[in-house]
Amino acid sequence: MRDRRISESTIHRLSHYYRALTALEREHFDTVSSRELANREELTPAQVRKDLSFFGSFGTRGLGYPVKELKEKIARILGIDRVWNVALIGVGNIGSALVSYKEFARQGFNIKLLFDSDQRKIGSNHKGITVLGMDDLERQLNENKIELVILAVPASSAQVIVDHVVNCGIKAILNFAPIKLAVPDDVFLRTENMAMELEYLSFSLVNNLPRRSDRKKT
Amino acid sequence: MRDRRISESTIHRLSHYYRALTALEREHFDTVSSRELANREELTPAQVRKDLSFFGSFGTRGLGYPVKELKEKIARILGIDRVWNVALIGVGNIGSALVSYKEFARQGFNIKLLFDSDQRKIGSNHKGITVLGMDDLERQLNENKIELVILAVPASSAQVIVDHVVNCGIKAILNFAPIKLAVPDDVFLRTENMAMELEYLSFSLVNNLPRRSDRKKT
DNA sequence: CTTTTTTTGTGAAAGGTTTCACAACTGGCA
DNA sequence: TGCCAGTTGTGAAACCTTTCACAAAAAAAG
Ligand SMILES: NC(=O)c1ccc[n+]([C@@H]2O[C@H](COP(=O)([O-])OP(=O)(O)OC[C@H]3O[C@@H](n4cnc5c(N)ncnc54)[C@H](O)[C@@H]3O)[C@@H](O)[C@H]2O)c1
Ligand SMILES: NC(=O)c1ccc[n+]([C@@H]2O[C@H](COP(=O)([O-])OP(=O)(O)OC[C@H]3O[C@@H](n4cnc5c(N)ncnc54)[C@H](O)[C@@H]3O)[C@@H](O)[C@H]2O)c1
Repeated sequence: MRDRRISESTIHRLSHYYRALTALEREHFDTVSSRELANREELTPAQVRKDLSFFGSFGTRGLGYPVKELKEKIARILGIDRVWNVALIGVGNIGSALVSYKEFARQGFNIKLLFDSDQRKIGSNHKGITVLGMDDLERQLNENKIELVILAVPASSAQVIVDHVVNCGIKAILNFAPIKLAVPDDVFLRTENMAMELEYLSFSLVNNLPRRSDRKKT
Repeated sequence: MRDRRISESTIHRLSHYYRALTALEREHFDTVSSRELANREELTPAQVRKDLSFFGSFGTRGLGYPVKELKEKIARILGIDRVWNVALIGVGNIGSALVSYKEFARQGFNIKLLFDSDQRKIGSNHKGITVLGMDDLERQLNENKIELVILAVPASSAQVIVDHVVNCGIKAILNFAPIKLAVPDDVFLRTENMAMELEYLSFSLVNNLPRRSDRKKT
Protein backbone atom coordinates (compact mmCIF):
# COMPACT_ATOMS: atom_id res chain seq x y z
CA MET A 1 0.00 0.00 0.00
CA ARG A 2 2.54 2.54 -1.12
CA ASP A 3 1.91 5.49 -3.38
CA ARG A 4 0.29 3.93 -6.34
CA ARG A 5 -2.85 4.25 -8.36
CA ILE A 6 -3.80 0.63 -8.93
CA SER A 7 -5.60 -0.04 -12.18
CA GLU A 8 -9.05 -1.48 -12.37
CA SER A 9 -7.65 -4.36 -14.41
CA THR A 10 -5.27 -5.27 -11.64
CA ILE A 11 -8.06 -5.31 -9.06
CA HIS A 12 -10.21 -7.52 -11.25
CA ARG A 13 -7.31 -9.89 -11.70
CA LEU A 14 -6.88 -10.05 -7.93
CA SER A 15 -10.42 -11.43 -7.85
CA HIS A 16 -9.33 -14.06 -10.35
CA TYR A 17 -6.27 -14.94 -8.30
CA TYR A 18 -8.43 -15.23 -5.22
CA ARG A 19 -10.73 -17.66 -6.98
CA ALA A 20 -7.82 -19.74 -8.27
CA LEU A 21 -6.18 -19.78 -4.84
CA THR A 22 -9.42 -20.98 -3.27
CA ALA A 23 -9.39 -23.91 -5.68
CA LEU A 24 -5.69 -24.60 -5.07
CA GLU A 25 -6.27 -24.61 -1.32
CA ARG A 26 -9.07 -27.12 -1.75
CA GLU A 27 -6.69 -29.24 -3.80
CA HIS A 28 -4.14 -29.12 -0.96
CA PHE A 29 -1.41 -27.20 -2.75
CA ASP A 30 0.99 -25.48 -0.36
CA THR A 31 2.67 -23.29 -2.92
CA VAL A 32 1.94 -22.13 -6.44
CA SER A 33 4.12 -20.55 -9.12
CA SER A 34 3.10 -17.48 -11.08
CA ARG A 35 2.96 -19.77 -14.10
CA GLU A 36 0.45 -22.16 -12.55
CA LEU A 37 -1.64 -19.31 -11.19
CA ALA A 38 -1.63 -17.65 -14.61
CA ASN A 39 -2.65 -20.86 -16.38
CA ARG A 40 -5.64 -21.33 -14.15
CA GLU A 41 -7.11 -17.96 -15.05
CA GLU A 42 -5.81 -17.59 -18.59
CA LEU A 43 -3.34 -14.82 -17.82
CA THR A 44 0.43 -14.53 -18.11
CA PRO A 45 2.99 -15.26 -15.38
CA ALA A 46 4.55 -11.82 -15.79
CA GLN A 47 1.19 -10.22 -15.19
CA VAL A 48 0.64 -12.21 -12.02
CA ARG A 49 4.03 -11.19 -10.65
CA LYS A 50 3.62 -7.56 -11.66
CA ASP A 51 0.14 -7.32 -10.15
CA LEU A 52 1.24 -8.82 -6.84
CA SER A 53 4.38 -6.71 -6.76
CA PHE A 54 2.22 -3.59 -6.46
CA PHE A 55 1.21 -4.76 -3.02
CA GLY A 56 4.40 -6.35 -1.74
CA SER A 57 6.66 -9.38 -2.09
CA PHE A 58 4.65 -12.44 -1.30
CA GLY A 59 6.65 -15.17 -3.01
CA THR A 60 9.86 -17.09 -2.53
CA ARG A 61 12.29 -17.26 -5.44
CA GLY A 62 12.74 -20.77 -6.73
CA LEU A 63 9.57 -21.91 -4.96
CA GLY A 64 6.57 -19.74 -5.71
CA TYR A 65 3.81 -18.26 -3.55
CA PRO A 66 2.39 -19.81 -0.36
CA VAL A 67 -1.23 -20.58 -1.29
CA LYS A 68 -2.97 -20.04 2.03
CA GLU A 69 -1.02 -16.94 2.93
CA LEU A 70 -1.38 -15.31 -0.48
CA LYS A 71 -5.10 -15.97 -0.45
CA GLU A 72 -5.37 -14.21 2.90
CA LYS A 73 -3.25 -11.30 1.69
CA ILE A 74 -5.45 -10.83 -1.37
CA ALA A 75 -8.60 -11.06 0.73
CA ARG A 76 -7.12 -8.31 2.86
CA ILE A 77 -6.32 -6.14 -0.16
CA LEU A 78 -9.79 -6.62 -1.66
CA GLY A 79 -11.41 -5.95 1.69
CA ILE A 80 -13.18 -9.29 1.75
CA ASP A 81 -11.48 -10.46 4.96
CA ARG A 82 -14.52 -9.19 6.80
CA VAL A 83 -18.31 -9.15 6.54
CA TRP A 84 -20.00 -6.30 4.69
CA ASN A 85 -23.58 -5.51 5.54
CA VAL A 86 -25.56 -5.15 2.34
CA ALA A 87 -29.09 -3.96 1.59
CA LEU A 88 -30.89 -4.84 -1.61
CA ILE A 89 -33.54 -2.54 -3.02
CA GLY A 90 -36.05 -3.92 -5.53
CA VAL A 91 -37.08 -7.51 -4.87
CA GLY A 92 -38.24 -8.34 -8.38
CA ASN A 93 -36.91 -10.86 -10.89
CA ILE A 94 -33.24 -10.10 -10.59
CA GLY A 95 -33.43 -8.90 -6.98
CA SER A 96 -34.81 -12.14 -5.67
CA ALA A 97 -32.27 -14.13 -7.69
CA LEU A 98 -29.47 -12.14 -6.06
CA VAL A 99 -30.79 -12.82 -2.55
CA SER A 100 -30.21 -16.51 -3.22
CA TYR A 101 -26.75 -16.04 -4.70
CA LYS A 102 -24.44 -18.01 -2.43
CA GLU A 103 -21.26 -16.58 -3.90
CA PHE A 104 -22.01 -13.21 -2.32
CA ALA A 105 -22.36 -14.65 1.19
CA ARG A 106 -19.27 -16.77 0.71
CA GLN A 107 -17.19 -13.67 0.04
CA GLY A 108 -18.52 -11.86 3.06
CA PHE A 109 -21.30 -9.86 1.43
CA ASN A 110 -24.17 -10.37 3.83
CA ILE A 111 -27.50 -9.30 2.37
CA LYS A 112 -29.20 -8.22 5.56
CA LEU A 113 -32.09 -6.06 4.42
CA LEU A 114 -34.54 -6.12 1.53
CA PHE A 115 -36.62 -3.16 0.40
CA ASP A 116 -39.42 -2.71 -2.10
CA SER A 117 -42.12 -0.14 -2.72
CA ASP A 118 -44.74 -2.67 -3.77
CA GLN A 119 -47.32 -3.19 -0.99
CA ARG A 120 -47.80 -6.79 -2.05
CA LYS A 121 -44.12 -7.50 -1.52
CA ILE A 122 -43.63 -5.66 1.75
CA GLY A 123 -43.78 -8.15 4.61
CA SER A 124 -43.09 -11.14 2.39
CA ASN A 125 -40.15 -13.36 3.10
CA HIS A 126 -37.12 -14.17 0.94
CA LYS A 127 -34.54 -16.60 2.29
CA GLY A 128 -35.59 -15.68 5.81
CA ILE A 129 -35.45 -11.92 5.27
CA THR A 130 -38.60 -9.83 5.47
CA VAL A 131 -39.08 -7.21 2.76
CA LEU A 132 -39.34 -3.70 4.18
CA GLY A 133 -41.05 -0.60 2.83
CA MET A 134 -39.08 2.35 1.51
CA ASP A 135 -40.23 4.84 4.17
CA ASP A 136 -38.15 2.98 6.70
CA LEU A 137 -35.01 3.12 4.57
CA GLU A 138 -32.83 5.65 6.39
CA ARG A 139 -33.44 4.35 9.90
CA GLN A 140 -32.95 0.71 8.88
CA LEU A 141 -29.75 1.37 6.95
CA ASN A 142 -28.30 3.17 9.94
CA GLU A 143 -29.45 0.73 12.59
CA ASN A 144 -28.12 -2.23 10.60
CA LYS A 145 -24.85 -0.53 9.75
CA ILE A 146 -25.34 -1.08 6.02
CA GLU A 147 -22.30 -0.03 4.00
CA LEU A 148 -23.22 -1.27 0.56
CA VAL A 149 -26.44 -1.16 -1.44
CA ILE A 150 -27.50 -3.29 -4.39
CA LEU A 151 -30.04 -1.60 -6.64
CA ALA A 152 -32.38 -3.83 -8.63
CA VAL A 153 -35.23 -1.46 -9.44
CA PRO A 154 -36.59 -0.31 -12.82
CA ALA A 155 -34.39 2.21 -14.63
CA SER A 156 -37.13 4.82 -14.29
CA SER A 157 -36.91 4.89 -10.49
CA ALA A 158 -33.18 4.28 -10.14
CA GLN A 159 -31.93 7.88 -9.96
CA VAL A 160 -34.46 8.91 -7.31
CA ILE A 161 -33.56 5.95 -5.15
CA VAL A 162 -29.82 6.48 -5.60
CA ASP A 163 -30.23 10.05 -4.42
CA HIS A 164 -32.09 8.82 -1.38
CA VAL A 165 -29.52 6.13 -0.64
CA VAL A 166 -26.63 8.57 -1.01
CA ASN A 167 -28.45 10.88 1.34
CA CYS A 168 -28.46 8.13 3.93
CA GLY A 169 -24.66 8.14 3.80
CA ILE A 170 -24.08 5.03 1.70
CA LYS A 171 -20.75 5.18 -0.15
CA ALA A 172 -20.90 2.09 -2.38
CA ILE A 173 -23.65 1.03 -4.78
CA LEU A 174 -23.98 -1.84 -7.22
CA ASN A 175 -26.59 -0.94 -9.83
CA PHE A 176 -28.39 -3.31 -12.18
CA ALA A 177 -30.55 -0.77 -13.98
CA PRO A 178 -29.18 -0.11 -17.47
CA ILE A 179 -28.88 3.63 -17.05
CA LYS A 180 -26.23 6.21 -16.20
CA LEU A 181 -26.68 7.32 -12.61
CA ALA A 182 -25.27 10.50 -11.12
CA VAL A 183 -23.61 10.27 -7.70
CA PRO A 184 -21.26 12.57 -5.76
CA ASP A 185 -17.53 12.05 -6.22
CA ASP A 186 -17.09 10.31 -2.90
CA VAL A 187 -19.62 7.59 -3.68
CA PHE A 188 -18.48 4.46 -5.50
CA LEU A 189 -20.91 3.25 -8.11
CA ARG A 190 -20.65 0.24 -10.39
CA THR A 191 -23.21 -0.69 -12.99
CA GLU A 192 -23.73 -4.26 -14.20
CA ASN A 193 -24.89 -4.23 -17.78
CA MET A 194 -25.72 -7.64 -19.15
CA ALA A 195 -27.16 -6.42 -22.43
CA MET A 196 -23.75 -4.92 -23.15
CA GLU A 197 -22.13 -8.34 -22.89
CA LEU A 198 -24.64 -9.81 -25.32
CA GLU A 199 -23.97 -6.92 -27.66
CA TYR A 200 -20.29 -7.67 -27.49
CA LEU A 201 -21.00 -11.27 -28.47
CA SER A 202 -23.23 -10.12 -31.28
CA PHE A 203 -20.50 -7.77 -32.52
CA SER A 204 -18.00 -10.62 -32.34
CA LEU A 205 -20.25 -12.88 -34.38
CA VAL A 206 -20.96 -10.42 -37.16
CA ASN A 207 -17.37 -9.22 -37.33
CA ASN A 208 -15.87 -12.63 -36.84
CA LEU A 209 -13.07 -11.33 -34.68
CA PRO A 210 -9.86 -13.34 -35.00
CA ARG A 211 -9.73 -14.15 -31.33
CA ARG A 212 -12.28 -14.52 -28.59
CA SER A 213 -11.78 -12.86 -25.27
CA ASP A 214 -13.40 -13.81 -22.04
CA ARG A 215 -13.60 -11.42 -19.11
CA LYS A 216 -14.23 -7.73 -19.57
CA LYS A 217 -10.94 -5.94 -19.97
CA THR A 218 -9.64 -8.00 -17.06
CA MET B 1 -14.93 -1.84 -41.54
CA ARG B 2 -11.43 -1.33 -42.75
CA ASP B 3 -8.35 -3.09 -41.47
CA ARG B 4 -8.33 -2.41 -37.78
CA ARG B 5 -8.49 -4.31 -34.55
CA ILE B 6 -11.22 -2.52 -32.59
CA SER B 7 -10.69 -2.50 -28.83
CA GLU B 8 -13.15 -4.00 -26.41
CA SER B 9 -13.49 -0.58 -24.77
CA THR B 10 -14.60 0.95 -28.03
CA ILE B 11 -17.26 -1.73 -28.52
CA HIS B 12 -18.57 -1.23 -25.02
CA ARG B 13 -18.73 2.49 -25.62
CA LEU B 14 -20.73 1.87 -28.80
CA SER B 15 -23.32 0.23 -26.54
CA HIS B 16 -23.36 3.38 -24.46
CA TYR B 17 -23.77 5.58 -27.51
CA TYR B 18 -26.58 3.37 -28.69
CA ARG B 19 -28.36 3.80 -25.39
CA ALA B 20 -27.87 7.57 -25.42
CA LEU B 21 -29.05 7.81 -29.01
CA THR B 22 -32.17 5.86 -28.15
CA ALA B 23 -32.94 8.44 -25.48
CA LEU B 24 -32.14 11.35 -27.81
CA GLU B 25 -34.44 9.92 -30.45
CA ARG B 26 -37.23 9.67 -27.90
CA GLU B 27 -36.57 13.32 -27.02
CA HIS B 28 -36.92 14.27 -30.70
CA PHE B 29 -33.38 15.48 -31.30
CA ASP B 30 -32.41 15.40 -34.96
CA THR B 31 -28.69 15.87 -34.45
CA VAL B 32 -26.30 15.58 -31.56
CA SER B 33 -22.75 16.83 -31.06
CA SER B 34 -19.94 14.65 -29.76
CA ARG B 35 -19.98 16.86 -26.67
CA GLU B 36 -23.64 16.20 -25.89
CA LEU B 37 -23.26 12.49 -26.59
CA ALA B 38 -20.22 12.36 -24.34
CA ASN B 39 -21.99 14.19 -21.52
CA ARG B 40 -24.85 11.75 -21.51
CA GLU B 41 -22.61 8.77 -20.90
CA GLU B 42 -19.84 10.39 -18.91
CA LEU B 43 -17.20 10.16 -21.61
CA THR B 44 -15.18 12.74 -23.54
CA PRO B 45 -16.06 14.31 -26.90
CA ALA B 46 -12.70 13.30 -28.34
CA GLN B 47 -13.37 9.70 -27.42
CA VAL B 48 -16.75 9.74 -29.09
CA ARG B 49 -15.28 11.13 -32.29
CA LYS B 50 -12.33 8.75 -32.26
CA ASP B 51 -14.51 5.72 -31.62
CA LEU B 52 -16.90 6.57 -34.42
CA SER B 53 -14.07 7.41 -36.80
CA PHE B 54 -12.92 3.79 -36.68
CA PHE B 55 -16.10 2.87 -38.53
CA GLY B 56 -16.54 5.82 -40.87
CA SER B 57 -17.49 9.50 -41.02
CA PHE B 58 -21.00 9.82 -39.72
CA GLY B 59 -21.11 13.46 -38.72
CA THR B 60 -21.33 16.84 -40.35
CA ARG B 61 -18.80 19.49 -39.36
CA GLY B 62 -20.43 22.41 -37.68
CA LEU B 63 -23.58 20.42 -37.01
CA GLY B 64 -22.94 17.11 -35.32
CA TYR B 65 -24.28 13.60 -35.92
CA PRO B 66 -27.75 12.73 -37.24
CA VAL B 67 -29.39 10.91 -34.31
CA LYS B 68 -31.57 8.41 -36.13
CA GLU B 69 -28.99 7.55 -38.74
CA LEU B 70 -26.14 7.17 -36.29
CA LYS B 71 -28.25 4.94 -34.10
CA GLU B 72 -28.95 2.70 -37.07
CA LYS B 73 -25.29 2.65 -38.06
CA ILE B 74 -24.24 1.61 -34.57
CA ALA B 75 -26.94 -1.06 -34.42
CA ARG B 76 -25.49 -2.35 -37.67
CA ILE B 77 -21.94 -2.38 -36.31
CA LEU B 78 -23.00 -4.11 -33.09
CA GLY B 79 -25.05 -6.62 -35.03
CA ILE B 80 -28.26 -5.73 -33.21
CA ASP B 81 -30.08 -4.63 -36.36
CA ARG B 82 -31.51 -8.14 -36.52
CA VAL B 83 -33.01 -10.79 -34.25
CA TRP B 84 -30.71 -13.34 -32.62
CA ASN B 85 -32.18 -16.65 -31.56
CA VAL B 86 -31.04 -17.41 -28.05
CA ALA B 87 -31.32 -20.50 -25.84
CA LEU B 88 -31.00 -20.34 -22.08
CA ILE B 89 -29.73 -23.35 -20.14
CA GLY B 90 -30.44 -23.57 -16.40
CA VAL B 91 -33.82 -22.16 -15.41
CA GLY B 92 -33.00 -21.50 -11.75
CA ASN B 93 -32.84 -18.25 -9.81
CA ILE B 94 -30.86 -16.20 -12.26
CA GLY B 95 -32.04 -18.07 -15.32
CA SER B 96 -35.70 -17.34 -14.73
CA ALA B 97 -34.89 -13.69 -14.00
CA LEU B 98 -33.14 -13.43 -17.35
CA VAL B 99 -36.12 -14.87 -19.22
CA SER B 100 -38.14 -11.88 -18.01
CA TYR B 101 -35.48 -9.32 -18.87
CA LYS B 102 -37.12 -7.02 -21.38
CA GLU B 103 -33.89 -5.27 -22.35
CA PHE B 104 -32.70 -8.42 -24.10
CA ALA B 105 -35.78 -8.69 -26.29
CA ARG B 106 -35.69 -4.97 -27.00
CA GLN B 107 -32.20 -5.30 -28.47
CA GLY B 108 -33.13 -8.24 -30.62
CA PHE B 109 -32.04 -11.08 -28.37
CA ASN B 110 -34.96 -13.45 -28.57
CA ILE B 111 -34.85 -16.12 -25.88
CA LYS B 112 -36.58 -18.88 -27.77
CA LEU B 113 -35.68 -22.05 -25.88
CA LEU B 114 -35.22 -22.98 -22.23
CA PHE B 115 -33.39 -26.08 -21.00
CA ASP B 116 -32.94 -27.67 -17.61
CA SER B 117 -31.95 -31.11 -16.35
CA ASP B 118 -34.32 -31.06 -13.39
CA GLN B 119 -37.34 -33.32 -14.03
CA ARG B 120 -39.54 -31.03 -11.98
CA LYS B 121 -38.71 -28.09 -14.20
CA ILE B 122 -38.99 -29.82 -17.56
CA GLY B 123 -42.38 -29.08 -19.07
CA SER B 124 -43.01 -26.07 -16.87
CA ASN B 125 -43.71 -22.73 -18.43
CA HIS B 126 -41.78 -19.46 -18.15
CA LYS B 127 -43.12 -16.43 -19.98
CA GLY B 128 -44.83 -18.71 -22.45
CA ILE B 129 -41.79 -20.89 -23.11
CA THR B 130 -41.80 -24.55 -22.12
CA VAL B 131 -38.67 -25.85 -20.41
CA LEU B 132 -37.05 -28.69 -22.37
CA GLY B 133 -34.85 -31.54 -21.20
CA MET B 134 -31.16 -31.68 -22.03
CA ASP B 135 -31.33 -34.81 -24.19
CA ASP B 136 -33.14 -32.82 -26.83
CA LEU B 137 -30.49 -30.10 -26.89
CA GLU B 138 -28.73 -30.67 -30.20
CA ARG B 139 -31.84 -31.21 -32.28
CA GLN B 140 -33.67 -28.25 -30.77
CA LEU B 141 -30.73 -25.86 -31.16
CA ASN B 142 -30.46 -26.80 -34.82
CA GLU B 143 -34.15 -26.76 -35.62
CA ASN B 144 -34.60 -23.38 -33.98
CA LYS B 145 -31.49 -21.88 -35.55
CA ILE B 146 -30.06 -20.89 -32.19
CA GLU B 147 -26.87 -18.84 -32.53
CA LEU B 148 -26.28 -17.76 -28.96
CA VAL B 149 -26.51 -19.59 -25.66
CA ILE B 150 -26.88 -18.18 -22.16
CA LEU B 151 -25.55 -20.49 -19.45
CA ALA B 152 -27.06 -20.17 -15.99
CA VAL B 153 -26.19 -23.51 -14.45
CA PRO B 154 -24.13 -24.30 -11.33
CA ALA B 155 -20.37 -23.87 -11.77
CA SER B 156 -19.88 -27.59 -11.25
CA SER B 157 -21.82 -28.53 -14.41
CA ALA B 158 -20.82 -25.55 -16.54
CA GLN B 159 -17.80 -27.03 -18.36
CA VAL B 160 -19.63 -30.23 -19.36
CA ILE B 161 -22.52 -28.25 -20.75
CA VAL B 162 -20.26 -25.80 -22.59
CA ASP B 163 -18.53 -28.73 -24.26
CA HIS B 164 -21.90 -30.08 -25.32
CA VAL B 165 -23.10 -26.71 -26.57
CA VAL B 166 -19.88 -26.12 -28.51
CA ASN B 167 -20.32 -29.55 -30.04
CA CYS B 168 -23.70 -28.48 -31.32
CA GLY B 169 -21.96 -25.76 -33.30
CA ILE B 170 -22.78 -22.75 -31.10
CA LYS B 171 -20.19 -19.96 -31.49
CA ALA B 172 -21.24 -17.47 -28.82
CA ILE B 173 -21.90 -18.10 -25.13
CA LEU B 174 -22.75 -15.82 -22.23
CA ASN B 175 -21.83 -17.57 -18.99
CA PHE B 176 -23.02 -16.68 -15.49
CA ALA B 177 -21.17 -19.38 -13.57
CA PRO B 178 -18.20 -17.87 -11.73
CA ILE B 179 -15.63 -20.18 -13.25
CA LYS B 180 -13.09 -20.19 -16.08
CA LEU B 181 -14.45 -22.20 -18.97
CA ALA B 182 -12.39 -23.64 -21.80
CA VAL B 183 -13.70 -23.25 -25.34
CA PRO B 184 -12.09 -23.57 -28.79
CA ASP B 185 -10.58 -20.45 -30.31
CA ASP B 186 -13.44 -19.92 -32.72
CA VAL B 187 -16.07 -19.76 -29.98
CA PHE B 188 -16.79 -16.42 -28.31
CA LEU B 189 -17.30 -16.67 -24.58
CA ARG B 190 -18.08 -13.91 -22.10
CA THR B 191 -18.45 -14.45 -18.40
CA GLU B 192 -20.54 -12.18 -16.18
CA ASN B 193 -19.07 -12.06 -12.72
CA MET B 194 -21.12 -10.09 -10.27
CA ALA B 195 -19.09 -11.02 -7.21
CA MET B 196 -16.15 -9.33 -8.91
CA GLU B 197 -18.02 -6.06 -9.07
CA LEU B 198 -18.83 -6.23 -5.38
CA GLU B 199 -15.19 -6.98 -4.68
CA TYR B 200 -14.21 -3.91 -6.62
CA LEU B 201 -16.57 -1.84 -4.48
CA SER B 202 -15.18 -3.41 -1.33
CA PHE B 203 -11.63 -2.62 -2.50
CA SER B 204 -12.65 0.94 -3.23
CA LEU B 205 -14.15 1.35 0.23
CA VAL B 206 -11.17 0.03 2.17
CA ASN B 207 -8.65 1.86 0.01
CA ASN B 208 -10.69 4.99 -0.31
CA LEU B 209 -9.74 5.56 -3.89
CA PRO B 210 -9.63 9.22 -4.90
CA ARG B 211 -12.17 8.83 -7.64
CA ARG B 212 -15.04 6.52 -8.31
CA SER B 213 -15.45 4.89 -11.67
CA ASP B 214 -18.62 3.49 -13.04
CA ARG B 215 -18.63 0.99 -15.88
CA LYS B 216 -15.94 -1.56 -16.33
CA LYS B 217 -13.02 -0.15 -18.21
CA THR B 218 -15.24 2.04 -20.31
C1' DC C 1 29.59 -27.30 0.15
C1' DT C 2 29.15 -26.21 -4.67
C1' DT C 3 26.54 -26.31 -8.71
C1' DT C 4 22.38 -26.39 -11.11
C1' DT C 5 17.64 -25.39 -11.41
C1' DT C 6 13.80 -22.81 -10.48
C1' DT C 7 11.25 -18.84 -9.94
C1' DT C 8 10.57 -14.24 -8.10
C1' DG C 9 10.65 -9.10 -8.47
C1' DT C 10 11.35 -5.37 -11.40
C1' DG C 11 13.35 -1.92 -14.55
C1' DA C 12 12.97 -1.14 -19.42
C1' DA C 13 10.76 -1.88 -23.89
C1' DA C 14 6.84 -2.60 -26.44
C1' DG C 15 2.26 -2.10 -27.29
C1' DG C 16 -2.25 0.00 -26.69
C1' DT C 17 -5.59 3.68 -25.46
C1' DT C 18 -6.87 8.28 -24.50
C1' DT C 19 -6.34 13.03 -24.94
C1' DC C 20 -4.84 17.05 -27.40
C1' DA C 21 -4.96 20.31 -30.83
C1' DC C 22 -5.93 21.94 -35.10
C1' DA C 23 -6.92 21.92 -40.14
C1' DA C 24 -10.92 21.22 -42.72
C1' DC C 25 -15.47 21.67 -43.55
C1' DT C 26 -20.49 23.18 -42.84
C1' DG C 27 -24.23 26.20 -42.13
C1' DG C 28 -25.89 30.62 -41.14
C1' DC C 29 -25.77 35.40 -41.57
C1' DA C 30 -24.65 39.96 -43.34
C1' DT D 1 -20.14 36.54 -51.69
C1' DG D 2 -17.27 36.49 -47.64
C1' DC D 3 -16.87 35.84 -42.86
C1' DC D 4 -17.88 33.81 -38.40
C1' DA D 5 -19.14 30.18 -35.21
C1' DG D 6 -19.50 25.54 -34.51
C1' DT D 7 -18.02 20.92 -34.86
C1' DT D 8 -15.92 16.95 -37.08
C1' DG D 9 -12.03 13.83 -38.24
C1' DT D 10 -7.49 12.71 -37.26
C1' DG D 11 -2.39 12.72 -36.76
C1' DA D 12 0.67 13.35 -32.89
C1' DA D 13 1.55 13.44 -28.00
C1' DA D 14 0.72 11.88 -23.61
C1' DC D 15 -0.47 8.44 -20.81
C1' DC D 16 -1.28 3.74 -19.25
C1' DT D 17 -0.75 -1.39 -19.39
C1' DT D 18 1.44 -5.47 -20.68
C1' DT D 19 5.29 -8.07 -21.90
C1' DC D 20 10.15 -8.92 -21.88
C1' DA D 21 14.29 -10.23 -19.99
C1' DC D 22 17.40 -10.82 -16.50
C1' DA D 23 19.74 -10.26 -11.92
C1' DA D 24 18.90 -11.98 -7.48
C1' DA D 25 17.56 -15.29 -4.41
C1' DA D 26 16.23 -19.66 -2.82
C1' DA D 27 15.73 -24.60 -3.23
C1' DA D 28 17.24 -28.91 -4.95
C1' DA D 29 20.70 -31.90 -6.55
C1' DG D 30 25.11 -33.75 -6.52
N1 LIG E 1 -34.52 -9.38 -14.97
C1 LIG E 1 -33.24 -9.45 -15.25
O1 LIG E 1 -32.72 -10.52 -15.52
C2 LIG E 1 -32.38 -8.24 -15.25
C3 LIG E 1 -31.07 -8.36 -15.66
C4 LIG E 1 -30.23 -7.25 -15.62
C5 LIG E 1 -30.71 -6.04 -15.20
N2 LIG E 1 -31.99 -5.92 -14.85
C6 LIG E 1 -32.46 -4.62 -14.37
O2 LIG E 1 -32.77 -4.75 -13.01
C7 LIG E 1 -33.87 -3.93 -12.69
C8 LIG E 1 -34.97 -4.79 -12.13
O3 LIG E 1 -35.36 -5.74 -13.11
P1 LIG E 1 -36.42 -6.87 -12.78
O4 LIG E 1 -36.54 -7.70 -13.98
O5 LIG E 1 -36.07 -7.52 -11.49
O6 LIG E 1 -37.75 -6.00 -12.64
P2 LIG E 1 -38.97 -6.25 -11.67
O7 LIG E 1 -40.05 -5.34 -12.11
O8 LIG E 1 -39.23 -7.69 -11.55
O9 LIG E 1 -38.43 -5.78 -10.26
C9 LIG E 1 -38.31 -4.45 -9.88
C10 LIG E 1 -38.68 -4.35 -8.41
O10 LIG E 1 -38.43 -3.04 -7.96
C11 LIG E 1 -39.54 -2.60 -7.20
N3 LIG E 1 -39.62 -1.15 -7.28
C12 LIG E 1 -40.11 -0.39 -8.28
N4 LIG E 1 -40.03 0.91 -7.98
C13 LIG E 1 -39.49 0.98 -6.75
C14 LIG E 1 -39.17 2.05 -5.88
N5 LIG E 1 -39.37 3.31 -6.26
N6 LIG E 1 -38.63 1.75 -4.70
C15 LIG E 1 -38.41 0.48 -4.34
N7 LIG E 1 -38.70 -0.58 -5.10
C16 LIG E 1 -39.23 -0.32 -6.30
C17 LIG E 1 -40.73 -3.28 -7.81
O11 LIG E 1 -41.79 -3.38 -6.88
C18 LIG E 1 -40.15 -4.64 -8.16
O12 LIG E 1 -40.28 -5.55 -7.10
C19 LIG E 1 -34.27 -3.24 -13.96
O13 LIG E 1 -33.66 -1.97 -14.00
C20 LIG E 1 -33.71 -4.12 -15.02
O14 LIG E 1 -33.41 -3.39 -16.20
C21 LIG E 1 -32.84 -7.00 -14.84
N1 LIG F 1 -28.50 -16.42 -8.25
C1 LIG F 1 -27.83 -15.37 -8.72
O1 LIG F 1 -28.22 -14.25 -8.50
C2 LIG F 1 -26.59 -15.54 -9.53
C3 LIG F 1 -25.88 -14.41 -9.88
C4 LIG F 1 -24.74 -14.53 -10.66
C5 LIG F 1 -24.33 -15.78 -11.06
N2 LIG F 1 -25.00 -16.85 -10.70
C6 LIG F 1 -24.52 -18.17 -11.17
O2 LIG F 1 -25.50 -18.68 -12.05
C7 LIG F 1 -25.58 -20.08 -11.92
C8 LIG F 1 -26.98 -20.46 -11.52
O3 LIG F 1 -27.29 -19.87 -10.28
P1 LIG F 1 -28.73 -19.98 -9.65
O4 LIG F 1 -28.73 -19.21 -8.40
O5 LIG F 1 -29.75 -19.66 -10.67
O6 LIG F 1 -28.77 -21.53 -9.29
P2 LIG F 1 -30.02 -22.50 -9.31
O7 LIG F 1 -29.61 -23.73 -8.62
O8 LIG F 1 -31.22 -21.79 -8.86
O9 LIG F 1 -30.22 -22.80 -10.85
C9 LIG F 1 -29.43 -23.67 -11.57
C10 LIG F 1 -30.32 -24.40 -12.57
O10 LIG F 1 -29.50 -25.19 -13.42
C11 LIG F 1 -30.10 -26.47 -13.53
N3 LIG F 1 -29.06 -27.45 -13.82
C12 LIG F 1 -28.18 -28.02 -12.97
N4 LIG F 1 -27.37 -28.86 -13.61
C13 LIG F 1 -27.76 -28.85 -14.89
C14 LIG F 1 -27.32 -29.55 -16.03
N5 LIG F 1 -26.32 -30.39 -15.98
N6 LIG F 1 -27.95 -29.29 -17.19
C15 LIG F 1 -28.97 -28.43 -17.25
N7 LIG F 1 -29.43 -27.73 -16.20
C16 LIG F 1 -28.82 -27.95 -15.04
C17 LIG F 1 -30.78 -26.73 -12.23
O11 LIG F 1 -31.81 -27.67 -12.35
C18 LIG F 1 -31.30 -25.33 -11.89
O12 LIG F 1 -32.58 -25.12 -12.42
C19 LIG F 1 -24.56 -20.47 -10.88
O13 LIG F 1 -23.36 -20.83 -11.53
C20 LIG F 1 -24.36 -19.21 -10.10
O14 LIG F 1 -23.08 -19.14 -9.53
C21 LIG F 1 -26.15 -16.79 -9.94
